[in-house]
Amino acid sequence: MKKNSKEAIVKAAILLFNSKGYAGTSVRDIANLAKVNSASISYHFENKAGLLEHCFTHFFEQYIQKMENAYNSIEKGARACLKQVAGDLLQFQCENIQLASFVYREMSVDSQVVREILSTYSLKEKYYFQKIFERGFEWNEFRPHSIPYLIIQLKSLLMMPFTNTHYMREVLYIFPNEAFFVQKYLKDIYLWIDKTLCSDIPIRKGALIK
Amino acid sequence: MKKNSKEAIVKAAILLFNSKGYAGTSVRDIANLAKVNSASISYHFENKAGLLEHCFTHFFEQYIQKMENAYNSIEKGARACLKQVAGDLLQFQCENIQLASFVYREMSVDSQVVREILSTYSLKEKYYFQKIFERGFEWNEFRPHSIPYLIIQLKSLLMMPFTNTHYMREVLYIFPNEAFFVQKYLKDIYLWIDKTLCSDIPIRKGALIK
Amino acid sequence: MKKNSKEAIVKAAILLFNSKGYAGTSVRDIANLAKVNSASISYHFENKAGLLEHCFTHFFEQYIQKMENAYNSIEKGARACLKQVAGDLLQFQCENIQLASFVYREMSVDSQVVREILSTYSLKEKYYFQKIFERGFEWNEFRPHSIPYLIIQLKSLLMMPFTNTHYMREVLYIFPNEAFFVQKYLKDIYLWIDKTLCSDIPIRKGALIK
Amino acid sequence: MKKNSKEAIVKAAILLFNSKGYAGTSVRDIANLAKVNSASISYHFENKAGLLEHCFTHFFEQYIQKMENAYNSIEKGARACLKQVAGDLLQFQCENIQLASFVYREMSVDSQVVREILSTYSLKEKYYFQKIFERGFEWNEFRPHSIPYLIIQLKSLLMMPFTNTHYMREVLYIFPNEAFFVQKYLKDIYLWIDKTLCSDIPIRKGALIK
DNA sequence: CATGAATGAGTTTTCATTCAT
DNA sequence: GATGAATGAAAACTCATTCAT
Repeated sequence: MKKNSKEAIVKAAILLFNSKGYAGTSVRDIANLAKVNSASISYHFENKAGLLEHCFTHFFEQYIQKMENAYNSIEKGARACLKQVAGDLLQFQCENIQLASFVYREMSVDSQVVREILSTYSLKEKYYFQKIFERGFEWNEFRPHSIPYLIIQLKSLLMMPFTNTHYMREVLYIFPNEAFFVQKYLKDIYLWIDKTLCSDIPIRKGALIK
Repeated sequence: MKKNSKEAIVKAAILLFNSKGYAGTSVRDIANLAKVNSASISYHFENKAGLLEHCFTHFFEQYIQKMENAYNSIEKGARACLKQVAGDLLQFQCENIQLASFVYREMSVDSQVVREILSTYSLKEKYYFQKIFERGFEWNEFRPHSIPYLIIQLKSLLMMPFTNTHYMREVLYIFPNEAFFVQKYLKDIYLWIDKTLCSDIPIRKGALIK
Repeated sequence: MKKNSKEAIVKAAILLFNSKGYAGTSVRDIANLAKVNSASISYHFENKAGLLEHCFTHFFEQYIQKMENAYNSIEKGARACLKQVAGDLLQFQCENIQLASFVYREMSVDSQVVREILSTYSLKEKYYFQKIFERGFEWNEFRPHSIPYLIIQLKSLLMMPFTNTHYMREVLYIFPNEAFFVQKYLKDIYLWIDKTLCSDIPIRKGALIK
Repeated sequence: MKKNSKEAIVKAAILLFNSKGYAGTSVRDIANLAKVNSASISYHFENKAGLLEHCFTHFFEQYIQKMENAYNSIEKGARACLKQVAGDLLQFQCENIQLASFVYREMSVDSQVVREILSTYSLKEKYYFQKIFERGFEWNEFRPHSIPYLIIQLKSLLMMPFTNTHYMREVLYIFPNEAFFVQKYLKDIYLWIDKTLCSDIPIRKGALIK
């Protein structure tokens, strides 16, 4: 009778989890919005936690894919590759604002699922960032610096518009869903890469010989 | 029998709100942890929402105070003042990691309280940042740039360690509660100020005369 | 694909009804164990209650059959006949431990089905016992006694190993499914018949003449 | 406001668990009958299983107490003591027909609680029976016999009226709650003790000397 | 101030059953 | 015959709050 009730559930869940939080959203709310019976949620996702996990993996599976694809341009140089990564991830998040927003929020609560996500996807992501930074140091593109601290900064810039959507909209009047947001914000991230990450490269011995 | 049951409640609430989220924490959980009767919470804070609001205002009242104090050093120059602001806020957040962490998370859900906070404290904060940036442009200390976009970047750097505590600890092995974290991370923020915000200042007429 | 799904359902039902009780077993549990679709149960037995009724009648139909057959040896004397009955019923229950066990348990809850079973099979069974006891009194084989009270005692001995399986196994270490259980336990029942039912027969007038 | 809601819950639970079975009884049913809010059940007994456990221990605690007390008359001889035990337990069960009835039924389902009860109370009970039988053999009061098999028989006689209440009432027209039931049924149990357990004592050497 | 009991509304989950395929 | 999806009803349980003590 109903065609894609599973899809409808996920869509409704993302919307509600985003606006009211996972714990603040009831299974009934989701079912009502999705116009399905609330038992369908248990049927398709086992339980509420299963629905959350589905959202998580749905998000991070794509996220890591984008990362991997962008990483493949490493041969064009670390700086170019990092810019590619930043652009692609920003774009991806913008295309899934609500999902990104609520996933990042729920990743900050203590739970088994979160730990699992961290130990799979976040570690993979870290691995790629590490590779790029190491290449950048090696090829003298980036100023030497602690990799974890660089990751914090880059990730902070990439995530901010999605972890603070209300602040963005109601205080700064910046709307990440608008047409040119990615373009404009990406310029600032490039600036951080060019100015903070790449400037004042110390001249290395090897570099001179080369 | 119990001396400061109110204090104990707040302490327990911050801990639990942080690890399980506001909606995911029950009044009984808090009462148990604080070793008080759950009716006490209604007594002291009217209801659960009142306890949340108390945490919010308790946090932002101090936050804005720090901001104001640091802003008073504006006469030493915009760059120095901004560094002062960044340092003080970072320090303050580090001294209240759990509180900061959970407040920032709950600020991203839709609610009346959140809107009120945004329209009072966040606007005030924005006002100060704006003043500093305008001074920086005027005195030719900062490269001209969209103020909202600068605020995003600066705030993203300042908030990241507290919006992603699990990621920080379990993936990057950076612990914001450790001794030298503020010192080390502040250097990177200074770098952003110096390199991204201040470098390549275009020569202005007025500047030359001066 | 599946050959005798009906049989598989009954087998699974008996197992689960026995270990978890009728009300404690879900249709899905049965379907999963039987490796059939849960809709099949409705198909074959109308509904869950129908499956229960099937189990009941399946059990009692055979039970009464055994009783009837054994009763036919009444001409050999009441004592011999009673021993035959006891032996055959004990044997039958042992061959269907799980079924007997759960049927006896469910017979103690209030329900329409139970009342129907009582008013058909139990009454029939009582009729045969009555006949045997009456013959025993008449032929001076049994000490005169209240028939209902004799039925209680005999039935209690016959049912005990199946109404208290856990106790039998885990406390007394007697396993009714083991090879010589019937043989050993039957001896005790014979003893009750010989010692308690038959001993100290008072000399009746009629008996003397005979 | 409400006086003894806890007591009311237990009373209602025993009645309903007895007539509909534990799994067949809903918490709401109990709450309605007890005229309390259904949340009270969770409040007083944690959850439905906790209420069951309370009934179990409430029953067996008293049961074992009766057993212990009766066992203290062992000096009067094993036979007299056993009769005392049988009488007291029968009396106790008759005073708590519904409780005894449902407890015995639920003891036959597989669960953690049941295993715990078996391994505490049933083992204790077995211990006392064992002591009495051993004394009986030693003092030449009882015909030597396998103790577990004797326990089955005695317990079967003691439990029957409570494991098959419907059968008793609707088929045999024996009502265990009626005035003289204990008296009448106890006679039959004494008969079993005297005739089956004690008769035909083989003459032992020691006995002769004595 | 503090507490234990109680409650009504709301939560998630389970269940037996139905139905189109 | 058999199945996967779907559903309404009811289940157990949780929760914030109230109130007499």
